[in-house]
Amino acid sequence: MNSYYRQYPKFHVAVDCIIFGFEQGVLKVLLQKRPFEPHQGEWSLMGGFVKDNEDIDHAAQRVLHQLTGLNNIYMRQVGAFGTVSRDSGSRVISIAYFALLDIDRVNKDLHHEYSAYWEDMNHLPPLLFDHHEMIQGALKKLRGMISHLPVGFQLLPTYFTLTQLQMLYEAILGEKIDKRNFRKRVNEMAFIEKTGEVDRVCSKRGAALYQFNTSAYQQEPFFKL
Amino acid sequence: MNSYYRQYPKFHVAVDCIIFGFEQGVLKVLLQKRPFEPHQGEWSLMGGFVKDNEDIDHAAQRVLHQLTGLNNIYMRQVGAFGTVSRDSGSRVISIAYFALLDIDRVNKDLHHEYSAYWEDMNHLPPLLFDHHEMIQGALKKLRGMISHLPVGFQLLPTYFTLTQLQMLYEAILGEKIDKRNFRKRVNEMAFIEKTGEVDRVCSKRGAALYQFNTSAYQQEPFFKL
DNA sequence: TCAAAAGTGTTAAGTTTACACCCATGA
DNA sequence: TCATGGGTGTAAACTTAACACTTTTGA
Repeated sequence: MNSYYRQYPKFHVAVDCIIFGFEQGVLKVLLQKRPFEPHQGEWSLMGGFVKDNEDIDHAAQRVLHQLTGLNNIYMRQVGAFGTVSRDSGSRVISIAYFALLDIDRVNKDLHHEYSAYWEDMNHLPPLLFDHHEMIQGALKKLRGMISHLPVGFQLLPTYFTLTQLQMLYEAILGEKIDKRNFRKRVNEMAFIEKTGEVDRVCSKRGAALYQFNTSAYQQEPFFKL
Repeated sequence: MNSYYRQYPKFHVAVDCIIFGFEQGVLKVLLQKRPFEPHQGEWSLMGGFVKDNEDIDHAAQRVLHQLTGLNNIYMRQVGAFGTVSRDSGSRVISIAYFALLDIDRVNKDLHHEYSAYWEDMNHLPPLLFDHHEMIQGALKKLRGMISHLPVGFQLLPTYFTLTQLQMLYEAILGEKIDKRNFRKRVNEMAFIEKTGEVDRVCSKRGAALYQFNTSAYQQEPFFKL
């Protein structure tokens, strides 16, 4: 190591993951009962310490993989949380990441191993340390993105109905959207394709299934919802 | 320290400051010639290591204070940069912050001590490590904020003309704004007050001086430029 | 037959954009 | 007197918001 650096202190650095899912019209977060002391058994985000020779982004992907078995999940950094006493166990600087994934892709057994449960964003239990603040930061960032970038699709299955898509936007933005205006705007987006398939699970009449077309999105990489 | 934590590695954690200023219609960043090895003499952001018993936000304020002598400056976190080899001296995880300040408040001697110079954002020299990426991240965040939050005022003196304000917005957003439309919108903002004073330095005719009214802003805490 | 969700257009209101000339002053 | 930057209003284009009924089908 460079000698100038040596005089300075070192810190534990962790990542904490805000894992968003969407189910039955409700935005959810995967929380766990903390498996070690201090505060064992309290609700917390899934986290882990950064390793030597590991990029911090990779650490976040690793923690997410451990819990869900999934790779290549859409994750973005929320920011670093580093007040002195945020973690009562020791000084830990933690970098929060949020992940968006299709809740149905998560193996239920895997996350039961970790005592992890999907909790409704609108009814969160009290959380460890500054984890609530991390979740609010993640939600704020997600809200800022959702109307301009096609990130919502990460939370839905490959095929989805327009009603599902609208409920997702409503859940994230926390406000009702006019159905006709919403569909009008979605119709103008070339990267949302009607598939010809029909879903009869959620509705008697049957709803057209759509999919997100990544390559069509490359053509017009921004939109306004 | 908690025993569970002990098994995990620790890291140097630094803060790097993107210090924005505004002068002669141009957005500038305060850069320094790095004063220690490795890469001594290369252009870099002003940074420093986080100390024990110091919040990371405080570390950023401290570094800024060292360089400028100023306290209570508007700073926001850009994010954590933590690839393994980002710093060739050692593994360092760095948290970037941007600061907005009135360039005229900076004591020229203080920052000459640190070989620090205001550089035009549009003509940046090659920079150390990932510092260019940090600056782009800061600019992106600033652009996202400027049209909804009154942060621009941080970059101007207490009294400013509408032409100055417009040039500031143009410099940050990187696009021309129509003068009449701009003034129309500014006029609708109750928290930008005409002072009655006139500036005769920049124009022969004299331009009305305005000021930002913090308490009027509390009434309507968002706007659309 | 009825409850539940899907699907579909138009109009009014509001917002945004484009645009050109006169004014006051110091050099 | 002229060059420089300060200051001002309107109309057209566009975007957004509000709004209600018909369709299909499984229970």
